[in-house]
Amino acid sequence: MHTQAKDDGGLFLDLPADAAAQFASLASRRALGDGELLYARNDPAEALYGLIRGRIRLSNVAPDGREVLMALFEPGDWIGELSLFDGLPRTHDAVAMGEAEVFVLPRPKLLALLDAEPRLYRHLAARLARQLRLALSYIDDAVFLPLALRLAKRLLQLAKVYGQDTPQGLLLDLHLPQEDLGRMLGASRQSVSKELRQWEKRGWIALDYGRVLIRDPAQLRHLLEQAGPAPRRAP
Amino acid sequence: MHTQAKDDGGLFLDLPADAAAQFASLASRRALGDGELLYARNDPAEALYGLIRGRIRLSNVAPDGREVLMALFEPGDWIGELSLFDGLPRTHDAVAMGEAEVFVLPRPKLLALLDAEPRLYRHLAARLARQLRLALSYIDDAVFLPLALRLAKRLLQLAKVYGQDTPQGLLLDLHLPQEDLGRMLGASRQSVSKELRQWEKRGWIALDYGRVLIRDPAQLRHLLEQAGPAPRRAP
DNA sequence: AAAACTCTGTCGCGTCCGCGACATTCCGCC
DNA sequence: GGCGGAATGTCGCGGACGCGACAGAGTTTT
Repeated sequence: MHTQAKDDGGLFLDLPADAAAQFASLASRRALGDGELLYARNDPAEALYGLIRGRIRLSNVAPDGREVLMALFEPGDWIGELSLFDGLPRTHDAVAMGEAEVFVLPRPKLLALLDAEPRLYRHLAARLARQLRLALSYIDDAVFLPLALRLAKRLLQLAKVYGQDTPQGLLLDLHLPQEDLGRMLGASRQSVSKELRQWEKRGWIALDYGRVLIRDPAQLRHLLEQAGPAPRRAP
Repeated sequence: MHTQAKDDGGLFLDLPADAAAQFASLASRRALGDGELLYARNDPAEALYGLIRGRIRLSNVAPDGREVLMALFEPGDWIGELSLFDGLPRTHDAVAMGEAEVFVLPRPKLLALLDAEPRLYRHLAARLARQLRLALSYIDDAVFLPLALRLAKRLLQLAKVYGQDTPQGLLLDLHLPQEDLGRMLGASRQSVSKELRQWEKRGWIALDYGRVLIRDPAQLRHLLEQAGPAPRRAP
C-alpha cells in the first residue's frame, strides 16, 4: 500500500528484463506539477502508472476535509494496479507532492500485452496480494491497537523503508508533517504530536521539522511487543 | 472479503466450465465440525479451499479476547486465495460455524495447473481485486463514519447478499448475534444493540434473535446519504 | 531581512464509545 | 415443559481522543 519502493527490491518490481522492455515500449510520459492530480477518486481506469521522479500521495478526502492518507509512492513504484485489474473506478485521489513524473501505460495496451504474456499476471497479482495484506493489517491495527502503538508501528515501518542510518540513530527524513502522520493513522495532529513529544522526553526519538530521528528503535519495538500480544489486562 | 457468495454470481465464481472440471479433479474433501479450525493465523499456505456446505468465519482474535470478524463465507465461496498467491502465512483464523465441508485444492497442484493455464490467473486476480476494494472501503469507513453509519452501511450490504424479500420488508436471517455484528465493525455489542433498538423504535427495522427485518431500507440509505457526504458541520 | 506561511507544542472541553453490571428474554435440549 | 446457557436491553462510569484555540518556532518568499 505504501512505502512500496524498497519493498519491491528494485525499480518497477522484479519484472523479467524482456517484459520490462515491452512495458517501456508501451509507455508515454507525463509530468506533474506540485499538487496536480494524477487521477481522482471515481475516475475511470485508464492507465497504469510508474513513478519516475518525485512523490505521489494516495489519499481519500471526506467532504468535511478529513483525509485518510493511504500510501506514499516513491520513484520505482507502480500506481493504480487495482483498477487495472478490475476496470472499476479509482478508489483514491493520487496527487503529486512537489514536481513529479510518471510513465503512462494505457490499460487497453497493457491488457493486450498481458494476454499475450499471461505469466506477467503473476507479477502483478503478487503486488495486489501485498497490498491486500497491508490493508488487512491496517484494519486489525485500527481495532486492536491504541493510537500510541499504531504510531510506533508505523514509525518503525517507515523507518524500514525510508530510514537512513546515522551515528545518532535511524533518521526518517521524509518531510512529512505530523498532520500527515496522523492522517495515516486516522488520528489528529495533536494526538500525534503529544505522543511523539513524550517519546522525545524519554530520549527514544528526536524531533525536527518533518523529520524524526529514532535514537532507540528497540524501545519502540518493546512497546509493541509488551502491549501488542496482551494489551493491558490488569486483574 | 465477506458475503462473497452471491457477489460472484454463482458457485465457485465464473470459472470456465472446463477449468472448473480441472479444479474439481485436483480436489479432495474435508468435513469440519462446529467450531473446528480450517486453518489458523500464521499457518503455512497449504491449500485453497472451496466451501461446499455450512458457514465459515474468517476472523482475528487478540490475546485479550477482542475479535475482528473479517468475513463470512457461504457455500460457493473460495477461501484462502491470498496465501495461494504469495505463499505467505494465513492472515486470519478460519473457523467453521456449525458443520461444514470444503474442497481442498493443494497449493502445489493448483500452481501447476495455473502455470499450464495462465488465463486462470485472471479470474483469481479478480477476486483479490474485489477483496482489496472491500478492505480499502473498510478502512475509509472506519475513519470517516461514526458507528451508527457503519452499522447502517453494513446492514444494507448484508441485506444485498443475504436479504430475503418478505411482505414486511427485507429479512436478514443469518443467525448472527449482535456481538458478531459488532465485531465486524470494531464496535461493542452494547453499542450495536443501542443503535438497532433506536431504529426499531422509529419503525425502520424489527429485531429478533439473530435476525433483522429491514422494514424501510430507504431510511437507512437516507442516513448514509445525508451524513456520509457531509458529516455534521454546524456553523 | 521582514513578511507570510507552515509546522509544532499545549490546554481543556466535549463526545463517542468501550466495558462492567445486571435484568430479561429467548433458545436448545433433556 | 422446565432448565441452563446464550442473546439482548439498559445504565452509568470512565478513558481515549477529536477539535478549537492560541502561542511560538521554523521555513519560504520576495
